[in-house]
Amino acid sequence: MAREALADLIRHAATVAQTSGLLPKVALPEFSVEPPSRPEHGDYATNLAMRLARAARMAPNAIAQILVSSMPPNDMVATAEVAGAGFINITLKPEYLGHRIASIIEEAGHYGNNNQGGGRRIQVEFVSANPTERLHAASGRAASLGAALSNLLRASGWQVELEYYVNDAGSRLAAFGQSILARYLAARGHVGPETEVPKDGYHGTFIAEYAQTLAASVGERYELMPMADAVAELARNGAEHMVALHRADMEALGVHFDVWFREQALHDRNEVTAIVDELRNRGFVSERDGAVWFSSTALGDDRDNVLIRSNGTPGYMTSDIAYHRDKFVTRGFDQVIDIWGADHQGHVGRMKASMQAIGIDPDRLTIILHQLVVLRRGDEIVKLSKRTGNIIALSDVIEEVGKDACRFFFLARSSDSQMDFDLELATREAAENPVYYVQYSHARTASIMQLAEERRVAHLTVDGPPSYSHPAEIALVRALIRYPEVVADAATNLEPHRLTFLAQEVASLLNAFYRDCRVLPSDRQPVEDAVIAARLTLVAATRAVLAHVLGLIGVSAPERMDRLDRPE
RNA sequence: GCGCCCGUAGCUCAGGGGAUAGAGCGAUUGCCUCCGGAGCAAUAGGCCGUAGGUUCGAAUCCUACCGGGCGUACCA
Repeated sequence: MAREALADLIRHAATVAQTSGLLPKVALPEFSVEPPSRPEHGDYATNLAMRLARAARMAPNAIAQILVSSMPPNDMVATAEVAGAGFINITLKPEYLGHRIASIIEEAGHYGNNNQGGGRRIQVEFVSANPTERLHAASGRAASLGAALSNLLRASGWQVELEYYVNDAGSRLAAFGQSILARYLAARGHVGPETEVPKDGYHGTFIAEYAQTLAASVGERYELMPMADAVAELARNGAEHMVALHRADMEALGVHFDVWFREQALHDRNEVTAIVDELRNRGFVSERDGAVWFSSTALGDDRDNVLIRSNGTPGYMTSDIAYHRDKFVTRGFDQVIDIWGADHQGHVGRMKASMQAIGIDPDRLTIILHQLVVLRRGDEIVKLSKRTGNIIALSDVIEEVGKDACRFFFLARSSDSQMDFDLELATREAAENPVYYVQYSHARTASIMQLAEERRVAHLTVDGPPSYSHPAEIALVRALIRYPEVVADAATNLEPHRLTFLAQEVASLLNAFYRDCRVLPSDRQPVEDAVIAARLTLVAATRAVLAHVLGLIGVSAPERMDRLDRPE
């Protein structure tokens, strides 16, 4: 990456200056090499001189001057100028830029990748909604975030597995089974209390529909069964039905999980009781009020957490600890990322404490909290009532807005920001979402290259690297060269939303270039062969970058798009 | 009360120690005989919630306060 190469050069210059006595021999501080805020300041700028000023007891400008004159000869830097309060503004050599752009095409498909991960194994677990109701719109955020993050990490040299955790055990499932049974009995013509969905049950219309079809297909089966057995079987089958729907929703969003992990599997293998024993052996278990507790306060958590309730059933956290032990110990992931909604924030400290308690470095577990999605229709807030139905289903949103716009929209904000999702605007978003702007730009590059083939100018060759001098060319070239740095930073910070902004920027620069710089000759505008070749190279490189970034986001990169005829 | 996130243009949001704070949408105005107008260019629109502090430098870090969201269960 250009940035890292420049940082090396600057460090080298500092060492040279220190050896020759121009600068005092103090330790080099951290410093930045970044695109300057204003393009006329060059390709990159560094603040090293300012950072060094205090320790060196010299004026930043003087240090900067020394660094510039100490810079070793190299193939990259055309000019390095001291500016402002002590910045060094660096402009790269045109030949270097040309070579880099040409190499993007050779690396197409993997240009933008890096090897931060070094082949280490990482698991990304996300969505993991209870199999007791349809996925609601907000799950689209976790899905888009998790899928893009996974792509980003894979592009950064990690070996990535995507996982969906299915809570198919526990007390919620019992309430689910009871809810189905009540609807089923009603569908079978019963009246009376047995047809009433329990207060903490599920009231969604899909359960009534499911029970309706069940009543027709299995007849009296569950009327004849002991109630406890009926509830258990209905819960199990209902959950499977729901998981299949979740899977279909994810597929509709283009999100594919490697593993659908069942909580029940942990119970079947006695790992849930085993984890209580392990915690007890390590001295993190106490008993009071007839229940068994995880002494997480001993590890800095704000309260203890129940492992076995006084009625003898395990608490929700118990299987979660066993589950995470399975990730690290049984399956041996180096790192694990969980993506949770902000309403689970209280669970973070507990989960980390539990890993520490069983001897797993809690830093191997990263929990990303995304803020919640506020659904609205215009000014009216659509209440997200968790267990009383009439939730906006994710499948409805995908159908209305489209998969690509959904993925892009949910990723267009930082996970730290609460997100407004206006259903009234959803259709309008479908037409005005910036995703189409980016896709259109990709289609435009494809179209230009197609036309170049037809006009037999696609393979013009010229000696030496392509040369770019027009401001619109330079701006685009810079963005493409910085692309791998954006990918690397997004991966380091686990912030895939940066990609959506980068994609829009590249698309915008391409369109400005397209307007100002003729690529192919026309009757009225001849273009020299060398310029055609250079510009086609730039178009192809842009296409490679747009295709790559859209791939990371999880949005298709179409060769062509149907023209929208705008009414006057 | 305590904990986490947020407060930046009319709206939705980027930027999270560095030079003159940005984008999309919305508003106004130009630009299609020529590579795709789902485009381009320009204009208007900001005490970066408030008040202190740290720093050569603060939208960015710290403290307090104000406002919004979410947690704070033997629910998950």
